[in-house]
Amino acid sequence: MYKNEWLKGSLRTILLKLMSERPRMYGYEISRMVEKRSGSNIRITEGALYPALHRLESQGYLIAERVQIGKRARKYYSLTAKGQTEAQENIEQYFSHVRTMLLLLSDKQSATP
Amino acid sequence: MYKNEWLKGSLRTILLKLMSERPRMYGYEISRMVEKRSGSNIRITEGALYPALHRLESQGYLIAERVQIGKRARKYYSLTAKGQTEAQENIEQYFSHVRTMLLLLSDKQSATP
DNA sequence: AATTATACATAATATATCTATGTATTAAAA
DNA sequence: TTTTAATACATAGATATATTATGTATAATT
Repeated sequence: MYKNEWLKGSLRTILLKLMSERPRMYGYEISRMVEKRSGSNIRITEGALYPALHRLESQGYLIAERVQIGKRARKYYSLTAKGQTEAQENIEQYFSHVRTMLLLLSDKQSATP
Repeated sequence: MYKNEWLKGSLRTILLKLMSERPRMYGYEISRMVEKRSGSNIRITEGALYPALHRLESQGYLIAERVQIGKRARKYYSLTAKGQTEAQENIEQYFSHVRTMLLLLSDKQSATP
């Protein structure tokens, strides 16, 4: 069982959201940001983060830019236009899904006339 | 890409919730119920539903009872005591996760002093 | 008579996570 | 000053859970 069984699917949404807020971010920065802003409730493992970024890049939602910081390599990502559209849509759809889930999980008992 | 990329992990929560509301339910009934109560926004495929029920049963959260309806077999499930505890906890944790997600997805910009 | 709904089940496939491991530089602590 | 922690990327292998497709069968509706 996963520690966070609901992260699956949500990670992509989180990434799209963060990237839509800032012009450029690199992987490690994103992982710090998610941990901070989630109150340490969500921790993205590297084995999930980097493949996810690569996927988004290969699908044309992100573009990457390698930057050399001293002797260390950093990879900055930015949303493409396609990525911006996808971010908006995906976040909206996530909200919609959550509304549906809350409907299901809040319903004490469905009307049985 | 899955049609509903956020269902993964949530199906278990949905099942635990429905089963905690009613004393006995069978698979097909559950799938109808979810479709109805979600406004057709969530459709559980049979390939996901039955294995999920079998998992919950094998893990001791559900007990099954075969019932013959005329010539047709029906399999009623009920929550065990362990399942009731798990349902409560799991639903609570799901809410907690959603709160965290909304925090992340609503934040316009984290405070940068 | 043919189609749809009910009712279960599983195999093959897809894919997104996790854990573990690897490489390497830089900063902080012991 | 040696060791540890933090920064920064990446990937292989294991695991979990969903999808699609297929199968069997009865009952109800068109």
